[in-house]
Amino acid sequence: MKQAARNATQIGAIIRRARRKAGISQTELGIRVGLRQATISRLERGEPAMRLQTLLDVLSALGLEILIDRRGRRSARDLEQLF
Amino acid sequence: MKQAARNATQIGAIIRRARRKAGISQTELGIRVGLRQATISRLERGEPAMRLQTLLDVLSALGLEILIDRRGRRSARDLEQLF
DNA sequence: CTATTTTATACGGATAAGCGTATAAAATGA
DNA sequence: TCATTTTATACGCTTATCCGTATAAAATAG
Repeated sequence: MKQAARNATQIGAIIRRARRKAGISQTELGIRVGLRQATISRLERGEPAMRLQTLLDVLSALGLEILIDRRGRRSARDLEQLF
Repeated sequence: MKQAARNATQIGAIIRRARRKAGISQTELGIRVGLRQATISRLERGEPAMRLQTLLDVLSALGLEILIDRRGRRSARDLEQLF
């Protein structure tokens, strides 16, 4: 399911969900990516003061990728997912 | 059309296309977002050493947003777009 | 309730992102 | 071709991201 994110808070929430789904702790994810647990925490809490590379590394470790699309487009299928 | 990006280079290329489509220069985009032309240049060239906030600001100014999805998923509709 | 794990936060230090300013290089146009 | 616009790059400076280390707070498990 594609999840939209216009700010760091939303990005952080998506990452947290994905990590929990993977059943690993911030510390474990940090080890895999080469970042401190504190940095993972900051990312998930939605700090916009974050390096793009850090975000990309974490997404990669979680098997996620970024899609860029025009704002506010929501496909019929995505709408279904809301219910 | 949703465009996938797993690294800063791909993100930069997407932004460049969107900006050109909007018919504005790096300088003009920079003014709208509150960033220098040099910073826009670095972003479009794919510097991963970039603040997440910078990326989000630029995407917003171009009317774009981020979607996060599992890697390598390509919907039937997206596949059609390739041809 | 208590022990353990997980997450949030702190401090000082190193590196670097973005700034203003400036210019070189490249692309566009007349 | 020549002028103009656009894009890439440079230097010094300020700020802040991430580091290691450490601990407090919160959540989970037993």
